[in-house]
Amino acid sequence: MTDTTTTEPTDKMASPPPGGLPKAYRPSEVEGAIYERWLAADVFAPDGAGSRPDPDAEPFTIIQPPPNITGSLHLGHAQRAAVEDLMTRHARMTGKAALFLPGLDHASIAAQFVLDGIIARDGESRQSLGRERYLERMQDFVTTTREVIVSQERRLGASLDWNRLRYTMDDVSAKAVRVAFKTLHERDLAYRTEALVNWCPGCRTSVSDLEVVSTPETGTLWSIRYHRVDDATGEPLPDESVTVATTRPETILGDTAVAVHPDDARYRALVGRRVRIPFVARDVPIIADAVVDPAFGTGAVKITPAHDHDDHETGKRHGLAMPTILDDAAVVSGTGTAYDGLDRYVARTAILADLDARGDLVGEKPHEMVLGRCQRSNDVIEPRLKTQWFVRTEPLAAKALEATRSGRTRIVPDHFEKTWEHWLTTIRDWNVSRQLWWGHRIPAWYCPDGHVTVSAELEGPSACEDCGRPAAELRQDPDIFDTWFSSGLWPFSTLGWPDETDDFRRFYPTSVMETGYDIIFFWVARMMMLGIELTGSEPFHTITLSGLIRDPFGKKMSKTTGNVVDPLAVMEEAGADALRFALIHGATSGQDQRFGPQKLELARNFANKLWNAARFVLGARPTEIAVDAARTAPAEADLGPIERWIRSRAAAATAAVDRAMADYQFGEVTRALYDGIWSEFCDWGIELAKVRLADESVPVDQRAATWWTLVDALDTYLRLLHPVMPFVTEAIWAAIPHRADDPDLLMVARWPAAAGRDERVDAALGEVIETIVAIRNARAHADLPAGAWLETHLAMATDSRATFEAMAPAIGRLARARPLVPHDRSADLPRPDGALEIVLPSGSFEATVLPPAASDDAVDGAAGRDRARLEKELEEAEGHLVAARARLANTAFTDKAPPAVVEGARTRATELAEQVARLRERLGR
RNA sequence: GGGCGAUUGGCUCAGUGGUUAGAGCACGCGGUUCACAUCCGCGGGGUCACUGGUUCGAAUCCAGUAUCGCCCACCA
Repeated sequence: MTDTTTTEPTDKMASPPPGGLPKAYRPSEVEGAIYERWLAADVFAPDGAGSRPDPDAEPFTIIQPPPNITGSLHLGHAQRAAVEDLMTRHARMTGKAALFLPGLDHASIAAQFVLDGIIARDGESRQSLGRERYLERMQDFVTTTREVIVSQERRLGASLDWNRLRYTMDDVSAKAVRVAFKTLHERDLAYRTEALVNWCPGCRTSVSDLEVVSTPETGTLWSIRYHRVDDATGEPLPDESVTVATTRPETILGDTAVAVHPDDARYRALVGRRVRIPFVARDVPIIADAVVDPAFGTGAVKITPAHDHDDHETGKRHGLAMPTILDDAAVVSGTGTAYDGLDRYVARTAILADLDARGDLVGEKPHEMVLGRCQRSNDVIEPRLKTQWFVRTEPLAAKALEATRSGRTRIVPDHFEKTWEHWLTTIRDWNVSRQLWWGHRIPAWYCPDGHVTVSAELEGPSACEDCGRPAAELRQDPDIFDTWFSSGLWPFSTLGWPDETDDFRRFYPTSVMETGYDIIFFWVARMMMLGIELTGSEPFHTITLSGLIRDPFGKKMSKTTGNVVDPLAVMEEAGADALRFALIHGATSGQDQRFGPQKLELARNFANKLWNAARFVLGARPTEIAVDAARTAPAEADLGPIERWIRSRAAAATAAVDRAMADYQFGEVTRALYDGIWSEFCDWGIELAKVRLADESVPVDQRAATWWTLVDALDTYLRLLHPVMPFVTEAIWAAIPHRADDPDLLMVARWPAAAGRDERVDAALGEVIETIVAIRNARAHADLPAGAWLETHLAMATDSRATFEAMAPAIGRLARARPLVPHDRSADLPRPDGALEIVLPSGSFEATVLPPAASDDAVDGAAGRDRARLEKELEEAEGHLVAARARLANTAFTDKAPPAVVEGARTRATELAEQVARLRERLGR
């Protein structure tokens, strides 16, 4: 579907001729070449050749949350980019040295999960390839995805400084990881110990607490009889037993005790005796521990210290043995029973059957419980005893908490501070070891004597730190770091830390961390903890958290549900500008938003509206002004109320946008611009100006002033909108006259000052607009032909006379009132039969519209309909008047409310009373 | 079990104490005015979830209730 009449080569689109824009707004053509122009002008970097930060400008830094290198971008990424780019472009235009630093995350476990799926299609697996070939395969994979991601971000218009592109697996990050870990180790904030970790049998690695998803499920609670053994003979006593309750019978094989509550009279005599664990022929003690809830199950608990968190703690308190019974794949092993080699759930079934056969399975009932599942693979997490590296979080969390409590770091919206507080105050040590291949290898070396050497050197230590054994005899830890460990260093590793680089000195601490609230713990908290500890300062002064993008039904977008939206497809259809606007417009910070075609359509229509408004302004240039005329400020004396109003409203929009930007209320930014540009500038500013521009009787200088006023306002709106819709604003801006000190590109032009606000002219024009709307309303209600020019009489207060004189042609045109006859007093208005009566609350204007010739069938009944309208208006006005008077009659109100409010209420009541009186009079009451 | 958020017109959402609660979409009526039908004009439509409280005044603040959503949580 191509329209050959309006299509022009794209190279011309990028730089349209002065005074003209292509007729049709085609986003993909407009956007096509502009990014290249920006790149060529070198304006993305704060120190780029085309950048123009103020000489003494403070830096403004946003480090991009690095997308996972596992695939293409989704709408969430587009939202990240839109919001961050909005802030960056705004900062750049306000003269700051703005750095928006791009990056990619190697996404260790997520990437392996994806790659495992890909190679599985070729019948391969991690094990079949081996570590080296697997990592080569990974390199191929990420090389492809990297290009896809970068090109998508460019398509979105993100003004990222590509020269500073970083990657969590590059050399600088690798060094930062080593140095960070060594530093933590030296400060005793990283330690290695055997502990119960969350093991995912599917991923074959441990995962952090955050990666375990609590899932409510209905399981079974089995009651199992353990037989006592005779203290003297060591033989089981067939008639004496203790019944325990468990949801995981297979862990019987790892039991090393049975626990009861110390105060439980039922079992008091048994404490200290022993029972025999079935199948493994192990006799274990009955111990007393307050952790046991006597009311749950049988009041006796089997203790499996190597496979359960509670039991592990109990085991430590009582010095119990901790036999491991499951291997990496969650297969029973090393128990010396027939169950060795069986999967945990197969073993469970077999054990239950065998217990039943022995008569020791004494009960089972359904049980509501919470299972931990792997965030990545959804496998049931198995607690296992492993020797791993941990980061001591308590001292780090204390500093992070202090930063937000003191206000040095602010969270927007602030209610997330409660979540932040809760998590950081109950945090447990962070297991950073992963038994994966794709990631940063832990820089710890072990010598045969068991010494540990942590080294920050690329080639590792030259010898064991403790005993001096040479490097050749040392063995490096095979594990890698949790992917979030390198992400946690991101705000400073990207700037060159641990080296004192120029960038680090200049841009750290960064300004704003913008990301989705779903990774506040995974990422934001860890950046804060590690950043403060390692660099001595908070990594950013503000954290802004966005909500999630959902589908039109409020469902989370996911590949399995099939409701994901491809940003590229959206941009192809509606443009990057529209996508950005829609994502920002629909959002309140921290709140999820639904995304659907309507929001996109709204945004695309808005871009189209702006495009056409610009086309009008450019085409409306008075012939007296040369096409390439330099931008001149119109003389004050040549400005009428219309021009002053246009200027004032642009200033009001600027102030509103400034306010919203300062509060990180980006949805409010787009709202102010949508209303300002569409409802004010287009609907009224341009429509009112049209009349002046087309009026040959208006002096040339004044017509020129009108046009320059439109250009000024358009210029202001383009600047204000640029951070949200960079492409279309840049394209239009290229076509309008510039000021002498303007750069070639809007992107590096200066942010407008909110100057020219005039509240008196706002009020005066407000009344004129109200009058025009009222006349239109009356005509529409009376079913008069919309296009008919009707004789209209207007009465006005004396002080409105000057405004009227200046605006009569505009009022006439917009209200289709011709001739338009002024009167001093309402009483002078002619009121023939069938005249439409216009009564306004403000009282500045009052009007009658004379009907067309009575013989016209089309207006038959118009008078009656007009009367009905007035009746309704009267009813409403009376209702308001009663309320207003009641309010004023209340002395509590007049005594306590602020004087301005009381005064406003009085004015309101007076106006209402006058309106009611006039309406009554018109209705003949 | 603890915490957080939401509840405003048919739909999606703004609006954190002050006149008459707004927008877009949808809906109804009317429009070929030379920027735009991706448009223009006019209109209908809401006791702001509920109960109580604070206040001269509450969609807005407080307490409670209900419903929905999310986060956190090692009772077998």
